[in-house]
Amino acid sequence: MSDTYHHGNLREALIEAGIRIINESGEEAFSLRKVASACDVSHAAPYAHFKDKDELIEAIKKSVTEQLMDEMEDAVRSAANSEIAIVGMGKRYVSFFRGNPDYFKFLFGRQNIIAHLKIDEKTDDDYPPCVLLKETYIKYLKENGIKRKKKDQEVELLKIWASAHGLAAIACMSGVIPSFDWDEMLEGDDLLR
Amino acid sequence: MSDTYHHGNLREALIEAGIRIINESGEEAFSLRKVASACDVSHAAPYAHFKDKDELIEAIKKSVTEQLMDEMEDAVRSAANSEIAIVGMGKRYVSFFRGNPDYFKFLFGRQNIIAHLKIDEKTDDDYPPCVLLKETYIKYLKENGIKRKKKDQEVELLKIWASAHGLAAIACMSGVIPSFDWDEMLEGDDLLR
DNA sequence: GGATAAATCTTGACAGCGTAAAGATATACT
DNA sequence: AGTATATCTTTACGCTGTCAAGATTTATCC
Repeated sequence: MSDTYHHGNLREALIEAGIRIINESGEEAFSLRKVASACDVSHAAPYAHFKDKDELIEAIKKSVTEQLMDEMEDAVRSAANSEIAIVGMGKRYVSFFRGNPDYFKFLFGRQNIIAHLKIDEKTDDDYPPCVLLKETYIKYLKENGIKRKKKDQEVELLKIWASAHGLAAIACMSGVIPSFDWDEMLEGDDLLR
Repeated sequence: MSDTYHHGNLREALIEAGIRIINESGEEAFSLRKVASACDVSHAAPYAHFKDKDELIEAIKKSVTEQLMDEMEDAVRSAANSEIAIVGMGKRYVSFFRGNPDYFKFLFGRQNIIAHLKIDEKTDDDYPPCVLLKETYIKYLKENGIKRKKKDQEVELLKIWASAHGLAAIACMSGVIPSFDWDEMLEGDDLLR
């Protein structure tokens, strides 16, 4: 038994197995014991790497958020200017979750949006997609020589984010409007304007 | 024991006790056995009224949604015209959930938004707040002699709803932006325009 | 009104869950 | 080499949702 007693990379394996389970069967099927057994490890082994179930879940959330950020950053990169970038980010945000509705439920169901950030005074500025949106928005104001009061900026940002996040919520959590052509809408100019 | 063997109104009592538990301790503290014992009834008694835990939860969601609808309808009643009514509904929607963040988490966490509606082909039209919004919106178009293509109407409605729902989500699920003055915003003209 | 059916509630049991404690085994350090 | 530390297993506990069998009350029907 000198071969497999130590897994070697159990922490990452648990995160990956957890994501797989959530993807295939939803979060209600997720349990510490199942994740452990999916890694061929006893049911208490995870406690060497995570202090409890919540800590594993937060690690998974962090990993999923990073996937989302990869797409958002790609949307910004491929935009001709920062205005297009903002609209593109919104569309990418919605389509990412439309492609992975279980991820939306997992990230925003029950628990705090930004619970996986270890920060005392949490703000929406700590939710990575918001940080990127804010940066791009400020760049947009500069690029076009627009001056705005700080409060108006905040309201504007909140509106943009609320639209994108609300659309994602509707698409992922409700019985999607059958007559609604999301794909066309996400291609056209309609959204977030 | 001929006095208390039958509870008399256990179904409603279970729903009320469930709401109380969720309100006081959040949904993670909710369990069938606790609800049962809060009603001074054995742990299996609920099965005479609900086929499983989910069915009780859906009944509670229905009850909470009715509370929300009471507020929305009041917002419409007290509006001078249908345009004001639409903005008022959005504000009331956001402030209802800001006053009851646990309700938002409970209604929209994990489970389907409209899961408590027993309809085969679910659409967002079955989410009562949306029905009211749609009615008011159509009234608004008529009142002002505005003609729109059906698809444009759908997009417009979706935007309004997404804004309200997204704002509620941000307010209830994230570590609220500390510098943000929601009350002022909900009083002013900014929102949903 | 008394028998029978149905609804409601209790009791007991089961597997699965998260977690803690104690012990086994591998790795790291000195 | 020997000791400490990290990692993993085993065992145990209380809590959970659910089911089955039985008790008790209410409703129905003649």
